[in-house]
Amino acid sequence: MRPAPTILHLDMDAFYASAEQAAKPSLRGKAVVVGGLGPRGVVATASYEARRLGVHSAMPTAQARRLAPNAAYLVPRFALYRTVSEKVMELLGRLSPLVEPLSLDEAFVDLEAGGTADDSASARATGEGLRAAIRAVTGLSGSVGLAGSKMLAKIASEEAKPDGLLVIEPGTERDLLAPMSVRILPGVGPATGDHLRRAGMTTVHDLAEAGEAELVRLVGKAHGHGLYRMALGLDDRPVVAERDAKSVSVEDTFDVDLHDRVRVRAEVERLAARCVERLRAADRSGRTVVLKVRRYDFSTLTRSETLRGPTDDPTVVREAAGRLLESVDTTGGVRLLGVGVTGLADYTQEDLFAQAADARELAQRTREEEHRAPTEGDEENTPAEPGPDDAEPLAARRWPAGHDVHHEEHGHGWVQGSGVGRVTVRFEEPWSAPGRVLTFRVDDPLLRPADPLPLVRDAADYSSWPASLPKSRSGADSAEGGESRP
DNA sequence: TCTGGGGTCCTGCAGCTT
DNA sequence: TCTGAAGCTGCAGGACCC
Repeated sequence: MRPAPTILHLDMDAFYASAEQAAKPSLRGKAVVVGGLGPRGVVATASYEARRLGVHSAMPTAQARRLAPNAAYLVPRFALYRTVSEKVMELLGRLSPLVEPLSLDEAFVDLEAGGTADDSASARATGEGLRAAIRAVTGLSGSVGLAGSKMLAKIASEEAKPDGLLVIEPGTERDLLAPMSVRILPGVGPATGDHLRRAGMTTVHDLAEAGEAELVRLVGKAHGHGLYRMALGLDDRPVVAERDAKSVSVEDTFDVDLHDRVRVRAEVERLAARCVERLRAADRSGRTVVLKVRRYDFSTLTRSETLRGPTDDPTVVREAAGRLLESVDTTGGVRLLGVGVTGLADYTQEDLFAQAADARELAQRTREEEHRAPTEGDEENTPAEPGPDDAEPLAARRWPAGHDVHHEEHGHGWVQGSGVGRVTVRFEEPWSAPGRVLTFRVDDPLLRPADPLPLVRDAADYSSWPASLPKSRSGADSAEGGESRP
């Protein structure tokens, strides 16, 4: 634990939904839900207006629609969020060389390493300056937590939400944590929370009282040890700037369960190809291929195979995934398939030909063994009747809700909805007044998809921030004249 | 009533080697 | 030559996070 609260945690408020509200003036102050819009979609982010109606992250979208029937439902636009995120991360990088991004909307910053704060007062000033800079540059709000450790900084930003800042002063940690729910601690989810509750522990104070041995007995060695330390407010994990990915995977949930074994196999091959594309884009290769299958009853199983050496060869990955699929019973239906690669390396096995040959030999052996002991899966490779799951995706996907469009006569807008051959567009820009709504045929030649516009027009110049800011000035003061949000 | 996608880490077990 | 322990690796599943 540090003597000064110089670890900063930034958490953008309802990030995806706020970005959509900033991009679409007609949605400001309204309930906005961003997530999967299909029959099996879930909510990624809900605006604070939607949260007041009971909508929250990870809730099935169908349930959200019942709670908030009048909210705007939009599919995520990661390109936009990435652009905004890069601007935010760039600002963080000006505070310290030690920035640890956790996701597009969250990061830790070690202010001490950057020399931008060395005590409570300077840390608070830096945090406020950061919040002002983010608002000026992106038009969005973020909450900041400052403490002597990552865990506490994160708890502080959570408590500061929305659009706030909280400093946890060294020495006050244990008292602050004691009455809080065990669920506040990182790593305590629904299952562990339930487990602890059944053992009579609901608050952080209860955990500290229980002692390390009892926690280890309840939740295992690593987890128990960590949990006890966190309950005492102890966390010495450093802020780590660079972290290599350890796996790459892609997965798809199908609107309707797949029953046709041939179709399942084709989907696995498609996913394997996508996975390798991602792997290659990252300039990596991997040694272990993992197949994930979620069945009709939501039971999930994984099968993996470790190759002789790392590969980024689509054929090798596809064949491995295919072999793994052969060991899985898919009768009853499949709702999700995934293909992943772990054991990542920066080089590939040179002897790819031999590796592919090995793989084929193994496949042959597997087939021979199956012929010797035919138990189930006899129907394999027998094309099933084409079911509803074999239908093409809806044509409406050409105009996803919320995506930007441009019309040659009416200008820039976004898709409010589409169906039965029509697409409804609202014409407005981030800095305009709420715009009017017009409907077109989906094949209107004057209408085309467009790139997102920046959320802030003529954003303030923060290229010399924070050096230009006197340390003693508050963030609000320093943002003077930099606010350009309409 | 229905549960996404992309990750990380931990645990327990089995098989192999020393 | 046999046996058991220890350590490592591979594999599967579960929990968690955003």
